[in-house]
Amino acid sequence: EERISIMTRSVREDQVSVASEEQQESENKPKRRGPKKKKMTKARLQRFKVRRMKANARERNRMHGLNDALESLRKVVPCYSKTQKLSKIETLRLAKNYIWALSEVLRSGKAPDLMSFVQVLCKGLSQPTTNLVAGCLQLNPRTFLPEQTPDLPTHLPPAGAVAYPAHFPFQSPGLTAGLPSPPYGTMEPSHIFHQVKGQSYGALEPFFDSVLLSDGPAFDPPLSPPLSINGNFSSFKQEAAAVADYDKSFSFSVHYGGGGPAGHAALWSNPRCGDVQVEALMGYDGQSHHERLMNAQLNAIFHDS
DNA sequence: TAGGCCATCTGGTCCT
DNA sequence: AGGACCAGATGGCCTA
Repeated sequence: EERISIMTRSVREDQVSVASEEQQESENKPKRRGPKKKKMTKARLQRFKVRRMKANARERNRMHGLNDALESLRKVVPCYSKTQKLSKIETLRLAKNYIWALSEVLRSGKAPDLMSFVQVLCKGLSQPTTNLVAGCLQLNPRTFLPEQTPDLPTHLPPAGAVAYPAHFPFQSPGLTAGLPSPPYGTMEPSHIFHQVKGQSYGALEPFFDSVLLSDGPAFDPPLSPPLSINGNFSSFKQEAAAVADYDKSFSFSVHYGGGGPAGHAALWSNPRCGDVQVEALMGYDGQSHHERLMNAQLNAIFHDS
């Protein structure tokens, strides 16, 4: 009903605008270029209104489809809450970071430490979203946010510079306030790492303990975990391992704003994991079709478009 | 009250 | 001609 009223109102406004246009035409003004506008007869006006209403309906449907797609994206990024929805822009940013982070896990073949992972996830996100992600992980943002510096670039740093997870383009005293109030969203542990039965998480154990065993704030139950423990991520990892076996020098190109072969970025910089270098390899011959395809896809992601 | 986010309308452009 | 897509404008709602 609300939509219909909006539509009727807009049509009424249409009539007003058309009427004023006719008025304009009747006045002595410099001749307009382009095709001469036909006079709005009653029939033409009616057709115009119908066409406009149909176009509006199509546009509404189109936007609803877009929103539906965004909603399904919300459900597969790490932090999903029915009660505290991520905004559109934050959803896209988080999704981009998440893809980046998972790609990096695939590439390095080892689990990053939690802090680095969360830092990558939160890069470029607003403070409330960062808090939400922290809430999902039951972390205090203070514990993983590096020292804030204003006016940092929002794009990736140039070749040779340390990239993720060094920069957060916002600064807020609110970070010192700790977590937002419940309800938080959910972070499936399987969103982050492939769990092998009986495997020790090492340094990550406290994280899994806190997520899996906590009786802290009430979380929304997970809806549809995108990466089940034995699911997609597992097969991705196996595939990556197979490719790595095929050629130990396998890697993908990462270009930070014109970075050449010398360009690289230190990732997962952590004493426990050591630094993983992302090498920028140009024109690598001997790649299989699969590898070239994968490189292309990864490059598309890392170009930070 | 300002600012962020959102839905909707609208006209322009491109494509079929 | 009509549909898809896009970006600008506008107004409503919510929160700090």
